[in-house]
Amino acid sequence: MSKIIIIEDDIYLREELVNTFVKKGYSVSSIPSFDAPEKEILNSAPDLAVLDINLPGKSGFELCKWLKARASFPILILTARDTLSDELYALGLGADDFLTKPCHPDRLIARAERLLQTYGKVRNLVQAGDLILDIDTYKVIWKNAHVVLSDTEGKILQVLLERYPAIVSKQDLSLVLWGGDEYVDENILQVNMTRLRKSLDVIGLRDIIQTVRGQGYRLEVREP
Amino acid sequence: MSKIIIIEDDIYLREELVNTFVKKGYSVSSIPSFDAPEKEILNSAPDLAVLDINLPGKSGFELCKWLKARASFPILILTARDTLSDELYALGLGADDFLTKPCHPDRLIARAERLLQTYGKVRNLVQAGDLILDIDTYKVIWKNAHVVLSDTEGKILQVLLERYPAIVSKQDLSLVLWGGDEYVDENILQVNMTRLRKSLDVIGLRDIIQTVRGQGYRLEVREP
DNA sequence: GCGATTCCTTACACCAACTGTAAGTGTTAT
DNA sequence: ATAACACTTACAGTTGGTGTAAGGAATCGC
Repeated sequence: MSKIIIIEDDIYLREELVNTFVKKGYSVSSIPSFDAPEKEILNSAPDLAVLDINLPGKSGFELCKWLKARASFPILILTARDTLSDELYALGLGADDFLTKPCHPDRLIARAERLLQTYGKVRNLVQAGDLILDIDTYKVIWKNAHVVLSDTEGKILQVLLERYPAIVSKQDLSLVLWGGDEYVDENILQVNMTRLRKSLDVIGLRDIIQTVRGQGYRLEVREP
Repeated sequence: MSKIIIIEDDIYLREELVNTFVKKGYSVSSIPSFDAPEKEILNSAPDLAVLDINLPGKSGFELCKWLKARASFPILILTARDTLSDELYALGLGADDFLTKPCHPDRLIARAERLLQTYGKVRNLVQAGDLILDIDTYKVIWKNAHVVLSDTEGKILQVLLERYPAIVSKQDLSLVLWGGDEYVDENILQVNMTRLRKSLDVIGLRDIIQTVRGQGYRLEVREP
């Protein structure tokens, strides 16, 4: 069953929300502390996040924007702030739905399930900013264009996307691509990097892969 | 720019909605008569449909269900019926969002744009019921499983999906697959049909392609 | 029931795309 | 200027996809 994470600081409401979804059979988690919510959320790898706006530390808006630039699960905003401008702002940041408290549990469930269903169709997507990669087929989507990569090229891009925006060392890439034990010539990685760059160039993604001399490679995606 | 279709029988409200979207630069159409709305909607091949519930003839609910089983664009329900049960019913039918009249134009636009964005990510999907095909990569998604088809197999399934639920003749399939002019042995079609069936069987889609003796093939998809 | 038609399946060989190897060229830092 | 690092191109082996061919199974009409 799908995995849902609740990001809500009011402990009573949090428990209530957890219960609502647990009753429906979902696997639900929530975060107890708000020191580094981003990490906890990404680590739990949810299928859906239910996000409050008024949080200690980083606001829900900031969190939403941050997550949307990196993760590929839907985000449902649930907040007591019921102004139109809040809603417009949230949707503009990429939030997938916006509900105001108090919210009938049935409505929340229905909206959440709608999102899970929609995103279920496009499972196995990795994204960073506007760039999307289907890891089953290695189809890359950007703006209005797309291209299907070969196996090796796709795997490289996948690793870069998963660790975005960090630098990935050549060694790490070789490890993932050709298994760990033996020494692998790094030339083959460079060859495939050239091929990948050429493929991405076709849809206008020139210079998206940066070389960091002596350290490795990293993606440079312009934020939405 | 994206194409939006408005299905609304009140002529004044319809014009207002059209204007709202036109001002934003969208290509907007609406249907003047409600004799055969399904056909008109499908023919216009929109990127988004804005749908009223209370319509002459078929209700918006029925229309939503019918479209969702066949088309792959999002549907936004916009109605004066503001009960929770209406909303739950609409979402259950597969509607992508549910707004109540009167609705602030900015909210409508924001919600519509969110749907366009979400579905834009998964462009080039053909679907019938629960079955989805990505026509760029020929990835088939059904329930929780997926499989990537080869080129020929994918094209066959695409044709069957596009004409679903009609029967497609062997000749038509040959025409689409191997071009029109010359005579083509139908054996190669049968060979590929076997291969396609075997591929689909892997994800549990046994017997989804029916043979209609003397006429051709058709899909048999159980409705959601 | 029996032949004829239609449809299905398997085996095989050709071809194109992907991949890694090798060698040479370009770039950057000291 | 030189060494280290990074990039590019050409080539050949392998693999997966495709069509051909031939024979087997199911269905229809009599």
